[in-house]
Amino acid sequence: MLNDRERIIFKTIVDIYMEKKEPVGSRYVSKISPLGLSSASIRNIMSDLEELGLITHPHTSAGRIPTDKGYKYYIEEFIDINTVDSTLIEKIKSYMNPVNFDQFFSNICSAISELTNSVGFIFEPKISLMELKHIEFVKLSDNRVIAIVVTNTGIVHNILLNTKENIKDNELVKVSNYLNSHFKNKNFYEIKNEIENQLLKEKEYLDKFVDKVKNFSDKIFTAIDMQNPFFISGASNLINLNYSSDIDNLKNLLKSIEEKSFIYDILNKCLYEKEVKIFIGSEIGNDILKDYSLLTKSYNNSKIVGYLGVLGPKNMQYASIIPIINYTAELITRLLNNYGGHNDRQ
Amino acid sequence: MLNDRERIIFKTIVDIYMEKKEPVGSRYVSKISPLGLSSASIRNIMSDLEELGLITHPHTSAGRIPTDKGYKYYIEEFIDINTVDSTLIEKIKSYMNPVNFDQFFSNICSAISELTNSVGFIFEPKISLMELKHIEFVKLSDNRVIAIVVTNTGIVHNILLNTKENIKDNELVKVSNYLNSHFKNKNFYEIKNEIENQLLKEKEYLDKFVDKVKNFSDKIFTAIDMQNPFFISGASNLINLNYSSDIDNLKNLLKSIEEKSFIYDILNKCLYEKEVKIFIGSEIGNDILKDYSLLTKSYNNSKIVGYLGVLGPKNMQYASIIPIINYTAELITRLLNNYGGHNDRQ
DNA sequence: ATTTAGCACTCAACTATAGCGAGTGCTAGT
DNA sequence: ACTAGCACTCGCTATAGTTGAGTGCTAAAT
Repeated sequence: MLNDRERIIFKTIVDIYMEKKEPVGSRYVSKISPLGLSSASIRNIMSDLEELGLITHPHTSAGRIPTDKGYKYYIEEFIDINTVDSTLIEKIKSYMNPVNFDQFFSNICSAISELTNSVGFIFEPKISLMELKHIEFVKLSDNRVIAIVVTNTGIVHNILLNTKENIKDNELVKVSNYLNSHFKNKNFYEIKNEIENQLLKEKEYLDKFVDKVKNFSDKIFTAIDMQNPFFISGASNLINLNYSSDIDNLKNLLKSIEEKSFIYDILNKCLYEKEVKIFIGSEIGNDILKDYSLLTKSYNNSKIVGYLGVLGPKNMQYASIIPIINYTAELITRLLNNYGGHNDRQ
Repeated sequence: MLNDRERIIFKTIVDIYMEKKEPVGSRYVSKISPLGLSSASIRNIMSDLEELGLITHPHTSAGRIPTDKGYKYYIEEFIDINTVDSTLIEKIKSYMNPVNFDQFFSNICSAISELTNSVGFIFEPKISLMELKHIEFVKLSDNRVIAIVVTNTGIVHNILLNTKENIKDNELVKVSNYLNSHFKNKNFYEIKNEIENQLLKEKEYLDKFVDKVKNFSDKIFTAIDMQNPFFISGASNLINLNYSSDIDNLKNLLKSIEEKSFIYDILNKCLYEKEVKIFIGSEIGNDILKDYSLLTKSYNNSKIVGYLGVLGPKNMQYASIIPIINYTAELITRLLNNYGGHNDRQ
């Protein structure tokens, strides 16, 4: 697509732009480039690159900036996804001190937002694929019971159940015994199906509790399916941009981030993707975010469990940020597998 | 302190300023006030109010705005804390649909931020005062155990424990039985003390597990004590201000809110306060927040459990916001007491 | 003794204009 | 094929002038 000289000039332009966040002029490229070409020659090459759609002008008398297509090309050609700075590895690991899983996730979220100077996010959308490890009921008062559900990844969910009648302790024990013995190590999707279809056959064992079990289970697994532990942090990093510093835009941006809906849209687009997926500018599909890029990767390799990623300015330092996302997701995958009990390797 | 006429003019100025968010001029007050005074007379009264430190000038040719002292006086004199709009009551209640306690809190947080157009926050700092309702262990793998702790308010905590040796299932049952039977309905502070002092006397019953119980319990209750479920929402509301719309300030503001530390400082100042506490401008003690007010109130009446509140522009509509905070906190108090099992009234 | 009309004065905010400078595109010459 | 040179573009900044909302003070009216 490009000859050697064009490749070098293109990379120089994008690198300078990502560093200085200002349109790059031909004279500056000429000075800084080892090729020793005059600014006029650089201008000719720039003109060619512009014709190819890789760079553009904000206005007639401004320098060049990469287009969305340009960023994509740059990432494909020049980024090595596996090169993570060793000091960064230490930093990432230092955030992963899992005492409690909620904190674990929120720590990782802070980590990626701080290390990348962007908005970090992390969550687990496909909870139905998780497996039941243990279920337990705790009676709070005569008609309030908390169901506590532990999954194979060590995440604990709790659901408050309101019951019409007073349920006795031994009834609760019976129900939890049934659920634990029949559904341990099955995923939520299977469990919901089996409760729907198989429960009636168990009438002898459960006698008059069939309805109760069904009712309870429905509530519990539906509630858990809707609980998407989701963290987001570092929104203030978005203000660092010198362009689009108009206040109304910013407000919409923050609102979008608070509402999180744009991320759900995106993640539906990259369900089951294994690699870092990159959405640049308009690809995010949200006009407010047209000057931003979104990078995301799934964690947990055997079954997809969740996603993490960053949202940052389109001219972010992809060379360092992409490897960070990649590495962090892989690290979480390893850790989660360990907690699940199927120890593979350290 | 003020005569009738001064009181009326003062209230008019503050009301107009809070509505229009712009300095209030004498001519406008003269037109709108039922007193039928000329702008010149209003100017004389304004001058007196300024001497008293209740209002001030941003610059020579600008209208008047309330000082921090002025806001305080206005709130003391003119706000009725118990008047909550009945449609608001319905709205607040509609957010309180407790299925899971994490969602419960985050819902309330969204509620107060949306209804007040400010930043809402809610959290429970003094978890040591909560009582143990139930404790349970779930073994994830040979050397990983999750401890699940339920408190009297229905909040569920989970702590991941790493053990050196493989602990058997029946040992875990024994430990949880011991903790449940001895410490049920005691608060965490008492429990920690008793574990420290009394455990050795129980040697016969627990035989060689004394150390294990102590070790486990220490980890669990320390970890829970450090877990402060904390929610914050509505940060984008802060951009609505027309003053201080400079971008650098805004960034610091968002960063402060993300870091949350300013709230910890404030809450230490109003520990054990029963009423709505109000910090105006400089009283917050943070230069970045000098144009904001922070309102907070504790919820749960028998023992202080947590705080909620809002952070918003100094010229917020106190007349509606203060009652909202007050009412919401009281509602949570009632709900929490119900969940705890000591049903008082609906 | 208040209240009001009137006037000079202040100052932020807006508008218009000119000049600067970084950058381009084109052309002619090397 | 490359470069020097030049006309041109256009965003940015600084300056100056204008406007208008508002004050403070004083002298006259109630």
